[in-house]
Amino acid sequence: MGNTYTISELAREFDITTRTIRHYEDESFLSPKRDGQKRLYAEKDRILLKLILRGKRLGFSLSESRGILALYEPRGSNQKQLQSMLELIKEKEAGLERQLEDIQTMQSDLLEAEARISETLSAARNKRD
Amino acid sequence: MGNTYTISELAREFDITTRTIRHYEDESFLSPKRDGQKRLYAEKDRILLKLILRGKRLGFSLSESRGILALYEPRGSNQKQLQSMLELIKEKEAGLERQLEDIQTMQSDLLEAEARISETLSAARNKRD
DNA sequence: GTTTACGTTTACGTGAACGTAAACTAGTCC
DNA sequence: GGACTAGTTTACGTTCACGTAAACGTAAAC
Repeated sequence: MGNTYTISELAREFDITTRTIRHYEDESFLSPKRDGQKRLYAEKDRILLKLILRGKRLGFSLSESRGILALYEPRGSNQKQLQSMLELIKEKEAGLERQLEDIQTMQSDLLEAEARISETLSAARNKRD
Repeated sequence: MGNTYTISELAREFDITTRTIRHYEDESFLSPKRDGQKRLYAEKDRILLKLILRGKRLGFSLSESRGILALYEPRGSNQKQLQSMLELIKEKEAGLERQLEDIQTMQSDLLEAEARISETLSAARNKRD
């Protein structure tokens, strides 16, 4: 299970460029081992990448994702830090709830639009016949 | 119901800057009437603004939102255009489905994180006592 | 033995979405 | 009538998230 990946393997898997992956390393999201001078990514790098891209799909900036990722490791933080982590979680949860609502309304909007367009199309067909 | 709004009223309502609203006009999302040289926004401008901001919260770029907004008006398009609108709708629906999944996994991730942190906190409290 | 494939570093460039400053106008309050 | 307050245009600046080009290293393939 000590899977490793080259940079282009990951790029292919997630449909991104190698530049993007290196950029995430510049931003210190990833820290791959090296084989000579070539980067060697471990499974945990792959998972991190996945999480970053999931954040991207939800419209999160890299620094937002950084904040969220920090929540996933129970760092030897003190009381105050832990408390503010909990608050951050609350905020993020609220944001996600809002996104859920946004998505639902947009979904029904799209269904409406679909109906109207389909109608216009079939009306045009009837006219043609 | 011929409600009108000044630029700063809208800015306040949606918690954005007037610059942002003017930017959307530059990008021809909005086209407010004028009272002298002052912009006067109608209800439809307000709704458009709302839709743009909803798109933003979901991580859509302005040009993506432009494409979606185009679907809301059954423009006197021809067969081909209507067909490609339907395809675009399918794409967007698929994207939203994916976002839904992303949100759900992230929500449960956050719940896990919350649990771990809370545990760490109460462990610290027990130690203190 | 050189071409091809894949990798590297360094560094300037770019598009999107506004921020920000300057210089101005027009009505309102006291 | 001077000072606010809210609005305007013009235009350069900024941040983010990479794109892109140059110049080079390494190993397999032909």
